[in-house]
Amino acid sequence: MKRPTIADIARRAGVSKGAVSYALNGRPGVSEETRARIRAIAQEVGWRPNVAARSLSGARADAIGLVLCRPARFLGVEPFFMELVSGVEDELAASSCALMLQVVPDRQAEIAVYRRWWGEGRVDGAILVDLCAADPRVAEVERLGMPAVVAGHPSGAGPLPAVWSDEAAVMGEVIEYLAALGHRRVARVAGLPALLHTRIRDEAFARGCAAAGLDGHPVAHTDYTGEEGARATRLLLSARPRPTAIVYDNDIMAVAGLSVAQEMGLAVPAGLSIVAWDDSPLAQVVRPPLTAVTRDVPAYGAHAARTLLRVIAGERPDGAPEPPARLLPRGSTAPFSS
Amino acid sequence: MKRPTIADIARRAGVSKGAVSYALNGRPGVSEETRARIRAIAQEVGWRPNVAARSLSGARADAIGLVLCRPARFLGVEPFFMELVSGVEDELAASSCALMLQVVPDRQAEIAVYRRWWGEGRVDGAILVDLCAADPRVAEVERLGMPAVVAGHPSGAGPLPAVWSDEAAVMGEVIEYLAALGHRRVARVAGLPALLHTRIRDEAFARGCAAAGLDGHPVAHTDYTGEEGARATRLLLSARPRPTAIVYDNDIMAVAGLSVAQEMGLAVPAGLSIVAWDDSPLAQVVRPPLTAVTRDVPAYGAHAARTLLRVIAGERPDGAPEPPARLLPRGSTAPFSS
DNA sequence: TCCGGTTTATGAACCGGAAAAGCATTGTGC
DNA sequence: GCACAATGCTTTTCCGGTTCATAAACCGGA
Repeated sequence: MKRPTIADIARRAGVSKGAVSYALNGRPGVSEETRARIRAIAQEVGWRPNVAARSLSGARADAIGLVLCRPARFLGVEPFFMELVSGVEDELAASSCALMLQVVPDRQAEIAVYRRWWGEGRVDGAILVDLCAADPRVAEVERLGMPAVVAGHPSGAGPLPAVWSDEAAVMGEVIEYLAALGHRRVARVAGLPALLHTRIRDEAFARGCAAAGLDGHPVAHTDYTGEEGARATRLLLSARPRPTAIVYDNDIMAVAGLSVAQEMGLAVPAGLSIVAWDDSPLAQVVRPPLTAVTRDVPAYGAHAARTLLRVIAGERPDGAPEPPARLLPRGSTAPFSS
Repeated sequence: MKRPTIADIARRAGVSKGAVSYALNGRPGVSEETRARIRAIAQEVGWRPNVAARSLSGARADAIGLVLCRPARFLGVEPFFMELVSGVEDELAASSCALMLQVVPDRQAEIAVYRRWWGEGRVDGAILVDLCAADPRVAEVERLGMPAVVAGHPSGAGPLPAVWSDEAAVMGEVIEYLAALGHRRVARVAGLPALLHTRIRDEAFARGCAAAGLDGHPVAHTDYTGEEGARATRLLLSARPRPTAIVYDNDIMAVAGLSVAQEMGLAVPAGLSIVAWDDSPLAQVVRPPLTAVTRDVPAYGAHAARTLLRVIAGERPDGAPEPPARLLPRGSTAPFSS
């Protein structure tokens, strides 16, 4: 069962290959009559343009790349990436552009993937996630000349367009909320310190605490796993005076922290308030349901994809901020009375 | 910065395009001397074969496809898919074969993706997941002549090779374990009833309960979300006599069930035992940590990918079962004394 | 020196589609 | 009635590899 080609269609229609190409691409050069006839035949035989042939002449691969650089066991627990991917694809589907996904263990391997993809002409561009300070990937995609957008704060994106949401503002909102509830000692269990967005949240956290005149604001950095979240929580809650509220950088750590608190005899939210960053179904099924910072991750992915498609098309889109994340109070936060 | 081609290399080496092709592909037709010289030049200019050109003559796309057919909001919570994907890629990396990923809302869209991918020559084959009874996808890939393997039980795979793990056996093990702990009324919160593996687990569950001589064994079907898991649990625990143990089809529902039980004043495991199917970090961070059925999902994905590569290479591999999943007792199961 | 066989290299065709250039045929303006 | 343009289609070339047919160079043996 061979796949039909434009030559087959040309033969059946009694015209030349060129005419078929014009007809099927909606370009001038054939009469509407002929075009319709050719279209009908193409439809009938189930013709699809061969991407290899098309990209060989057109130089477009009709695919974009996304490399996730975290160990598999961390990836699985983060709904974030799957939601991001599904948003990206919603956007790509319209242009019948495909998504190449690759999971790599480290940054070096990620760069190697870009080199390979670009060298092989497999992708037209890429979305960069999880930027860290002075990220070598930005320089590398620039060197390659590969179109790319950063899904993250523009401060690390260099010349690349960025789509991001203003996390600093939301962090301020979270702290003001906790302060308004009467909390004086707020702690934070953060993610990987190398990641730029961790730093941005760190800074915003420090600034927010200072602005609200809070007493202490210890920050513990982790690798996003539940174990480290639990360990960090244990440490924070063992200190004296101990914090009365903790902000977690992801949901799994927040759940782990919730368990640790209950284990240590601290009721949530009566004795400890908990805020999770990035909402997920998980945050809603535990008791109490977790107050969370929520944002539309698929929309974020779609926005990044849209921007990348424009870069590939030769435009120079400005990066644009996403609608900001919102604080969604649930049952894990409550007023604190000493 | 144009990408170098074999013509560039040929010019620099003072040989023909053909010679370069032979040299770089390790095929006879050039002397070892010339081969080394050509290789050195290719290395120097950073040459990579253009996949489009290569697949245009070779007819291999050097990519395989994976379509996930669940709404995005369900996908995010299931670590399973991310782990599967990372396993698939481990295997593909060795053959420098790429993975095309697509998330679609329904089965019809999924079939359309296969048609498009195959018609466009984008992929050499696909891995099918989440089979249901009389799955139309099997017939469709057969019709297309597209190589494919099923990640799931062979009973639905028709002529396609399948890789699967024997879930029935583990289900038996789970029930025996609960029966040995003294449980007489075991319930089950299952996933989507249309999925073949849900049916297989349903049957194995019924058979196991009968074999162990258990009293009642109600099964509630859900859509895998925490909400439905919670609702099903509430219903099951409201019945009289109520079950003393519940087996959940995924971790998020198990966690939701745990919360519901505690909410209803039932201590876990003292008043209710809980078993989660498919282990994840999540199962370990809640209190008590959940007894779970665990399996090596990345290895499963790698196995499926390996099998698909062999099908693409023209072999007719038999499907082969995975090492079986194992029951991992943790804190959510305990003896029941009436 | 000639001959069959191997090694090494060349040139050209080919994959499937895009696009530029070429070429009749018809229509338009003056 | 003629120059000129638009239309509708064909021919040709190109993209970057692979591969086949061919041939030159070389080899040992007769």
